[in-house]
Amino acid sequence: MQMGGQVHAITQAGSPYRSERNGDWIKIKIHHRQEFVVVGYTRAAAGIGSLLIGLHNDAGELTYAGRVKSGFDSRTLTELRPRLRALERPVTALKDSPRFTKGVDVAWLEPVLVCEVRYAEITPKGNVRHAVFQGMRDDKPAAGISLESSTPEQPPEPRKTQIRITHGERVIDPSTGLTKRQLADYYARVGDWMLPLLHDRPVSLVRAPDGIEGEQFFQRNTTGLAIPDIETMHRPSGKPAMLINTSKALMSAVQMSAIEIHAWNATTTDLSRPDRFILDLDPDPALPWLHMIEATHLVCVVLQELGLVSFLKTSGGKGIHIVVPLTPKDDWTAVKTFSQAIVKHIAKLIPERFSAVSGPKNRVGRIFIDYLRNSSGATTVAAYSVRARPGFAVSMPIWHEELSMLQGAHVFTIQNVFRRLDSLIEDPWAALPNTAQTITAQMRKKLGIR
DNA sequence: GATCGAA
DNA sequence: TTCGATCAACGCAGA
DNA sequence: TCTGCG
Ligand SMILES: [Mn+2]
Ligand SMILES: [Mn+2]
Repeated sequence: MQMGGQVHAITQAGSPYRSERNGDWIKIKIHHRQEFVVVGYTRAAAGIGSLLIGLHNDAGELTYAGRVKSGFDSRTLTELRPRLRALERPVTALKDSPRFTKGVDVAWLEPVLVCEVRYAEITPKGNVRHAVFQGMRDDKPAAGISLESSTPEQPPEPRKTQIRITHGERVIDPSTGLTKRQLADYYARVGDWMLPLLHDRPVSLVRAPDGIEGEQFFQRNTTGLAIPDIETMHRPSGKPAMLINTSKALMSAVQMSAIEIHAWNATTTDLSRPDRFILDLDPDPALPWLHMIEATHLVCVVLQELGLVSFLKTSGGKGIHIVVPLTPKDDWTAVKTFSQAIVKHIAKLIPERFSAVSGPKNRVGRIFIDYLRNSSGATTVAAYSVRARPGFAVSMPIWHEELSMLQGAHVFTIQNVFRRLDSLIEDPWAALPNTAQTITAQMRKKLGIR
């Protein structure tokens, strides 16, 4: 462990570090390395002139840390340009905007990308000097990036805190040209929304190593495979279940070519007692979207009349998912039976619109309300998960009030999702974790079950 | 995408 | 060291 | 019992 880091002699004439008086070469450390948040860039003829970087201070505020002008190869620049363009924003995310000399064309960015920079020193104002770009760090979260140490110089032991995304340039959705890198950027950025909903909930993955037009497969266990930071937990059956509790685990999943993430309706607190049930509205694909809106509304009214609060999300495909949070109490069988009773009730009420029986032939011209997602060990695509289909739509939580304006269940995609999330004043699901309700005898009575 | 045995 | 094969779920219901 | 489904 070389505490001072590597020491390099400056040997170029005209270097500001050369002592003119005695001819000695002044040795300085130019091997400080650390990660910075990319907060902007300057435009140049080539596209990118320099990167503007920032750090979080002790108060958690994002502060300017200078410009990085060298260390880029053309391949990196080519790769970076579309990523940066997609993240542009009108105003800086920095607490205090730095000033630039006239003529410098600055573009500000969402503070989500992380890069590693080598530099000689940090000035009293907090700006790096002689900064040299070392590479992007695609595993992120940018939120954790602050000055690593006042006595920098960790030997470049590759820190294993971040996941390397390989083949980032690979197009995994040919219909849009979206790449693995863009998928990784999406999951890195959506983590703040998604991870709380995944916490301690066993997950399954839909993986597609060759993109969505290649072979896809479903993964529920980690048997024989260690995915960094994805915990495994033994369920009642004795089989291992995967947990994604951190951004690192989420990025690991992406690196493992996961596109969709599906989750249980119970957490490890008690895997035998669901903490929610889901009514998955599956339409005949030919059904007009308006029918889905009306059907969702009607199911929610029935739930409300039973005394149950519900939350909505698009599936990212054709239908809507209605999520009913529960305080864990009943077991899987009881909850599934109850959810089936709701479905039977509705199908009996309006048989021309609903089916309580699975199988495509039973829903021609109708909507099957899939209660089977509420079996033990069953999973449903998670909120904010991408769907492994052309367009990369995501499953998006919405307000009940948005339903009637919604144009489809696939309208939110990784390409437009942050226009929504960044402008949302409140999380439509903010109240979900605080919703305390259970299935009561009275509800069962109304549905004619015991 | 990762692993492992064979070449 | 490189290369190719192999693997990566599973329970429920409907017929 | 076999098959489709998600
Ligand atoms: Mn569905
Ligand atoms: Mn379904």
